[in-house]
Amino acid sequence: MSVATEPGERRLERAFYRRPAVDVAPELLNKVLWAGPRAGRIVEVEAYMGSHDPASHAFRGPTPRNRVMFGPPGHLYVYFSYGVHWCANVVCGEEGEASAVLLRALAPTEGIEAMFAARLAARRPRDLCSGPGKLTQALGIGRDHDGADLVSGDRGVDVRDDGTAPPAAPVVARRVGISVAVDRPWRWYVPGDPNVSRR
DNA sequence: ACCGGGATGTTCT
DNA sequence: GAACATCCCGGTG
Repeated sequence: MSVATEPGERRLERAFYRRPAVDVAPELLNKVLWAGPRAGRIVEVEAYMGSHDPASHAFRGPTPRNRVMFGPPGHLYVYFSYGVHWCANVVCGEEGEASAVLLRALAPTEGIEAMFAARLAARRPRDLCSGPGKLTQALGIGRDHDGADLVSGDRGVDVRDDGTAPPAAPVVARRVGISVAVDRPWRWYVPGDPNVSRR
């Protein structure tokens, strides 16, 4: 199942993802994630560097949960967090490297009514996608999307460039919610965007 | 506003 | 048994 892109939009190709996650992550800022009719502009990301990164799910090798990370780039790795929430990553680098970019926040752009319906706790638009567990709930991303190929629009998900460049000076910060390798400055976000997760 | 606890699948000790 | 790439709600000030 593929996805029709709007005029003036270009779906990201495989080569975009086939680089280290620390290089891909800041360039994903201001790209647009689509899931069916819902979409949001990516405003906050984190890089996880596979076997080189103690904070990565892939650090200790493949498991049933993380196997998608060890596959080709451009696929979505979706995992269940704290037994409650789904979180979505974009697989990067060469096949087998298991590096990935965690999508942490979006600015909602399309399907906002559906997002509110999916997230009853949200009171304002900034409550819809301002965290990794929130954005998957808002866009309806879950277990069924684990392994989906963003390059072909598999299962209705893809990432598009609508002509908006990444920020010239993104904020660089430490990663959120981890207890090891906390010093690595592998979180990037759009300065001043109200959808960036609180912390 | 800030803080504490509960929810609970997957993975590792 | 415990930690974990989180979020929500209800308490207090």
